[in-house]
Order: sequence, then structure tokens, then C-alpha cells
Amino acid sequence: MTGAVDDDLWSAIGDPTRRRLVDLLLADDGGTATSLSEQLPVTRQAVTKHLGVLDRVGLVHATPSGRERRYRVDDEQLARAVAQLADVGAAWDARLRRIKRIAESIQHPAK
Amino acid sequence: MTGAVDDDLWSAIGDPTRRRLVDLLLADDGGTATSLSEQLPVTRQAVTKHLGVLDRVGLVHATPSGRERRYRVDDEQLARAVAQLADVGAAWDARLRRIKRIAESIQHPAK
DNA sequence: ACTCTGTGCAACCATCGGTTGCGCGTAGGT
DNA sequence: ACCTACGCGCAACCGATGGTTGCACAGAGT
Repeated sequence: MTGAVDDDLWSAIGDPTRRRLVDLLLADDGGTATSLSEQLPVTRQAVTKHLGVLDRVGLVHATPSGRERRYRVDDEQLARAVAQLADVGAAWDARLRRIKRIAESIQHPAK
Repeated sequence: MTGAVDDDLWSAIGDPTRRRLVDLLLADDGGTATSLSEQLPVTRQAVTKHLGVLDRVGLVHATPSGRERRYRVDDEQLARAVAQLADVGAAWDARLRRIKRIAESIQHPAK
């Protein structure tokens, strides 16, 4: 019923590499740009850019630790993102069911 | 458990304009590039390109009708897309719950 | 026949995902 | 204290993509 979709947030997780980045950070909290890039088919600089995007939409948060920058996922914002996925999915699903119901009611008239 | 995410499909619905396009087509089946562009803040040509992308991943299907090209949503493919949204959402949600549970178990040791 | 309307095609532009290359600071080994 | 080496940031560059404008063409309506 909300439908209040945040395009920036959605676009952030729309990119495959960023989605994997989130996956990696969920599994291995406190990863650095370098460590993450080693587990991905892209360079450290590419990862850095993606982390920048994720940071801008609040999905991750960086904390300097010595000469490293450790990143961790922002649970709340990720939960919000998950909610949006569910929202859109539910809306489309409802449409599909409605369409299917209509199609059936045509095949099997209501009386 | 599947995790078999189709990047092309996901990227297709990752774009805000394309997502709205799908929304519009679900509400107003058989829309044309021109009619759809009137309900969006972009030009017809931009819409045409997006419909091309959606067509390539099988989310919509065009049928020439006279001099017009009417587009309709492919129910099955959209259902697949919805499933993927649910998949990723569920995976992340599970992680969040697990993390939260761990955090709680630290505050309230298991005994 | 002439016009309107819907398409398609092409050129062009900004942004984005990705790369390479460089320079800098800081942690560690000796 | 030194020097190495690792992690990082910045900048230039490149191809793909989301967007625009402009034009040329085809099918209906009068």
C-alpha cells in the first residue's frame, strides 16, 4: 500500500556488483575495499566507487581502522531496502493474480 | 536457497523508468511507446529504448497492431522477476535476523 | 491527394561501471 | 631509525547506457 519507493536506494542494489558487495559484507563484516575486490572480478578502485554509492544511500558505513577503511552494512537501511523489494514484488504479484483470476473467470464464467 | 539470480533480468527492473513502465503496462495493458511516454517524464524515444531492453529480457512483448506497436507484460517472466526479488530479499532478511539474534545472545548470554 | 499521428533511425551528450597509472601515508620488519 | 610494502585516494581514460533532438517514413482519416 505504501509504494513509496526510493529510486536511489533501489538503483544502488540494482547493480549486480553492488548486490554481491552487500552479500559479501553480510557474510564477512568489516571488509575493506582491497579484501572485497579480491573476492570479486573487479579492481579495488571499482569496488571503492561502489562502496561510495552504497555509502551515499546509507546501506554501508565506513570506519577508519589504522590505515584501513572497514565497511559494515547498515542493518536498518538494508531492512528498508528489503521492504521495498517486498513492496514492489507484492504489488506486481497482486496484479498477476488479479489478471489470472480474470482469465479464469472468462474460461469458467461466474455462473 | 536458489540464489540463481539473473543479472540481466534484475538490471532490467533495476532502472526506475523501466519499473514504472512495467507498472504502467500492468495497469494499462497494450500501451504504445507514445501513450506510455505521455505518462512519463521522458521522451517517446527513451521509452522505446527501455521497451527494447524489457523485450530483450522477455518481460514485455510487442504486437504490431495497424501502424502501432502495442506492448503487454509477459506474466510468466514477471513472475520470475518477482521470485528473484523475493529470493534476494529473503536471503538478506535471514542474514539480518541471524545477526540480530547473535547480538541478542551476546547481551543475554544463553545461560 | 494531403495531412496527422505513430514509428524508426541516427547523431549527439552526460553519466556510470570499469580500467590503468600515479602518488601518498602508515604499519611493520630489520 | 630506516625502508619496504601495503592500503588507499585521485585523475585520466574508455565503452555502454539513459537521455535528448532532428529527420524521414508509413498507415489512417478527411
